[in-house]
Order: sequence, then C-alpha cells, then structure tokens
Amino acid sequence: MTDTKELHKALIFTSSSHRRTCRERFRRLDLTDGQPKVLAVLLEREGYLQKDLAKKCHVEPATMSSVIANMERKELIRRETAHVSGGKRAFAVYLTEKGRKTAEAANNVVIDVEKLAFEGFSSEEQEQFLSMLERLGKNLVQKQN
Amino acid sequence: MTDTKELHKALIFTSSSHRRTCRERFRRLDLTDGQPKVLAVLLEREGYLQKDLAKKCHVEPATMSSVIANMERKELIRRETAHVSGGKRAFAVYLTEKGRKTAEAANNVVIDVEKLAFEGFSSEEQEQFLSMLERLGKNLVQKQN
DNA sequence: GGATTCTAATTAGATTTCTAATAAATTATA
DNA sequence: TATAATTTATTAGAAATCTAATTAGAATCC
Repeated sequence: MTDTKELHKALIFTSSSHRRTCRERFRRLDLTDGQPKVLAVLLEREGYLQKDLAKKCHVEPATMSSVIANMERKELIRRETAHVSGGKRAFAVYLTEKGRKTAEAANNVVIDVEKLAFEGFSSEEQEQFLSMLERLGKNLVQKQN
Repeated sequence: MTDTKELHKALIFTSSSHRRTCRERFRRLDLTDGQPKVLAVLLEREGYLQKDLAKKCHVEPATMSSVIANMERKELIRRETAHVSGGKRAFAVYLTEKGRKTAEAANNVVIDVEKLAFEGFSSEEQEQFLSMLERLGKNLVQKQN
C-alpha cells in the first residue's frame, strides 16, 4: 500500500518546480506570476468579465482586480464597460496588440515546458497521467465551475 | 496524441484545488499557507537550519525568514543559535509544545485530504500516479536538492 | 422618484512569495 | 590583529493571493 502523505509532498514538490520553471521563462517576457494565465485565457476567447476570468484562472475576483490593474498599466489588456443583463458595473477584458503577441510567446513557453516535463513519458503514459491528474483535481473541487 | 498545453492547465487546476482545500482546513487550526509545510518538516526531525527548512519546503531563504517570524510570534516554533562548522550566524528551529500539537493536527488534515483526493483510485493507480508525479517533478527541477 | 437590493469590482489588511541588496557572524588570510 | 571572504539571515520592494468589508452601477419595488 502506498504511504499516506506522499501525495501532498509530491504535489507540492511538482507544482512548485513547475511554477519555478515557468516563472523563469515568463520573466524573459516581462510577465510575473499571475499574468500568463490571464493571457492564455484571453487568447482562446476575449471579452470575459473579470469575475469569469477569475473563475477560469482559479483565483478570487479581488485577486483578479489587482492582476488586471498591473496588466492594464503595462498595456497588455484593455477593459470596456459591459452591459450584462442582470449584472451591473461589469468590465469586459480584451487583449491589446502587445498583449496578443506576448500571449503567443507565452503559449510557446507553455508548450516547451510541457515537453520538458513529459520527457521520458510514452504518449500512453502522458494520457494516463493527465486523466488521473484531472480526476484528482475534480475530487478536490467543491464549488467552483 | 495528447493535446499540448493540457498538462499546464491540469496542473494549475489540480494544485490550486488542492491548495484551496487544504487552506480551508488548515485555517481551522489557525494556520496560514506557508506554515503547515514547516510544521510537517519539523515533526519528522527538529533542529533544521532555516536554509535547510527553506530547501525542504521549496521556498527561498528570504521567504522562510518571514514565515518563521510569523510562526515564532505565534509561538509555534522557537529558534536557537546554531554553531555550524563552516556555517555562520545560523539558527536551528524547534517546535514548541503548541507547535507539536498543531503539527499533529495538521498531519491529520493532510491524511484526510489525501483520502479525498484519491477517491475512486485503486491502490495500483495511486502508486502509478505518485510515481509519475514524482518523475514529472524531477524533470522540472534544475538546481534545488 | 427614491429606497432597497443585487451583482461586480475594488479596497483594506494580512501573508506568502520572489529577487536583489544588505547585514551579521565566523573563518581565513595577510 | 585587522582585513577579506564566506555563509546565513534579513530587509526592501514588488506582486499575488486570500478574506472581509466597501463602493459603484443597474434594476426593482413601493
């Protein structure tokens, strides 16, 4: 039987290694920790409200406020007043030209790091791992969707 | 073939879910994010220098300084001047009585969360997953030991 | 129309985290 | 012995993150 507490350790170890490796590379693009996630989400589809961006990025709306403010200052994104039915005082977020270019570069970083991470994994193992990682995540989620 | 970028997403998703679930429970023990790791390491063996604690917890020494300061203020740990051969101005860190009790409670939280996370996994799958998670972590580590 | 309510966003205050620079203490060297 | 070098810890400053409380619009209700 597997030792208990191993998961906790390994998850902290692996996710912190991952974060560190990414941070190093994102830094060359002048991106700090919270920003690449936002760019990636917006590259797939623009115009999200801040609250939905927050959900997509797995952070609180308050956190998103501050990340967004920094990104707006750096002209990676711009905001437009959104008139949502039922919702009020909402902002929709869009990429600037600079933001789009940076997002594409960041995307390449993600691809590179993924290659590095999966070195020595057969594609069967990769699929197995991903499926289990997602199952595990779902087991831990309560309310966010 | 597996979609690229899936790993990045899934790892962020799962590790943030894990962190959130743990945070919620650690909170009842009046522990904030950085503290449980330190308690867990010290429960296994006391007297680590701050720099070694940092390594064990996968954070920078400067980070450990501030976490340790908060924990000392809350009387979870105490520090003693250490005279290391070759090393200088080092502090060894120990649990207080309160710290030990809290560490044991935190340990139980970790065990509970692990059970929750692994729900629906056979013990074979658990082992497979852990082994792959560690391999992946090692692929991403550069210099830390 | 004005008060209430609802939702989105922000602010306040704390902790964790980083990097870079600095301080502190011990050992080595001249 | 005084200076230099080495190692550990801390401070400074920024960003990300949380929770709790507040502000800002928009819609509803009387």
